[in-house]
Amino acid sequence: MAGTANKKQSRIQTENRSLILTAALNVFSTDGYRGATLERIAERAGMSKTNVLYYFPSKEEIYHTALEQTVEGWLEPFSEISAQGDPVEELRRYISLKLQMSAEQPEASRLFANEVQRGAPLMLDFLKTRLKSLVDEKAAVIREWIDQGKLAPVDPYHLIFMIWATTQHYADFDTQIVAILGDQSKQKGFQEQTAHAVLSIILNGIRPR
Amino acid sequence: MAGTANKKQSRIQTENRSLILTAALNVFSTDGYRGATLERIAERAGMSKTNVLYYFPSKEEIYHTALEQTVEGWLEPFSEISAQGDPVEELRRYISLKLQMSAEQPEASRLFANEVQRGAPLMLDFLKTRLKSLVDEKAAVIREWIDQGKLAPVDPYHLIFMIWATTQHYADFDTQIVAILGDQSKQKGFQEQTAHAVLSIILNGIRPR
DNA sequence: TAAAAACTTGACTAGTTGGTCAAATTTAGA
DNA sequence: TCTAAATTTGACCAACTAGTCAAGTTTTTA
Repeated sequence: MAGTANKKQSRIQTENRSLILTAALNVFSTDGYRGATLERIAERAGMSKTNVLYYFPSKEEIYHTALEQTVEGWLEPFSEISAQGDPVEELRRYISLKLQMSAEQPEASRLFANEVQRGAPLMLDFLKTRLKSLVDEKAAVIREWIDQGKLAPVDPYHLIFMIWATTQHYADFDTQIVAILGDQSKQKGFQEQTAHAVLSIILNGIRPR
Repeated sequence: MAGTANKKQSRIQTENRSLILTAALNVFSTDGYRGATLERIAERAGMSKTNVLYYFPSKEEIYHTALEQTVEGWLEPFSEISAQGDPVEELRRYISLKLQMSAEQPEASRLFANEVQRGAPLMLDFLKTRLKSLVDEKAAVIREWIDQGKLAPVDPYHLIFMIWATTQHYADFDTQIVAILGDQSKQKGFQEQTAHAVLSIILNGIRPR
């Protein structure tokens, strides 16, 4: 009955699947797919390994589900960039939101990074279809803003890559940033300071002159 | 005699250790430390697993050596940013070089990214000491440029993080970029186009107004 | 040319890992 | 309250993994 799409999940199922996915996110984002073990996921979920396999048929299925959840939460903010909006405000809002997601869900970011760095075997289809078509759509929006003189003439794709790179860096390379900045990176206001710097450089970088 | 610091390495040792480290870079950058196996490294190096262990005492030692080589090649370009130079030219040169390194050595970049994403257990000391002191030094240089009105007032640390994030993104997220851009990313001139866009946005972003 | 040293590898070991099984316990529903 | 269904887990299995060993081969040195 576990995982059956049409049967309503029980209270225990809902609770335990969530525990397992949270644990899986932590273990997979640190050790990668091959390096993670069912035993580590089980320990972190606070149940036996056999119990984990009662709720998910395989290690790969756990990984796949964790990855899917990550990605679903990522498309929406990007898809909300509107051609009807003010370019600088639209991009400011998106960059701010991405930085906030990096601060709040660093493991999700690292899970994604890990998957892409190993060649994205479980996501290639998604990257080539849903993500690509959304990027193409938003690149067209940015190009139109450039054509109207609202933004400086830059390649829209590289602008999008830079926004992703910079914002996700605060999640993916968290360990390095903390090592360099020390306690400063843990203090109140660091996130705002980060946002201010990132927004300033990127938005000034694309402001028409 | 393998790995002894004071004994001169033989021709066969030099050759095979290099083969092993090249293979290791490929396997570790894809599968991570835990996910990689000695068998995979051996296969890619074109020798038996037992022979790999003849040249390196352990899997961890291979990983450590591969990582060390990566990092040594990274400090030098950064350390060459000169307080006596023109700010825009100094940063332009550094960014261009980093993009070139991403294009030429994507596996080294992914190895580093992987290590940091798993908490950098083998590099924390390096990050907190050598890297931090170099970053502090260059941040001071950038701050002086800002004080002299040569650069817009941005936080030097976040500027450095943005440069790293953006340039390393082309190596670390290579798979995603190729999925989105398709053949365009493999064409002649893509690297120049990338450099043009990245330099334009960042350098315009920090140009004094 | 011969011997010592270095190099190479298949077989092996002990521990690990993904997944299965049967049985005990708990929960839900009648 | 009782029974059926769901949940839980220790023991187990087959395959995998890091590393060892002994023996054969190749290279180096005298």
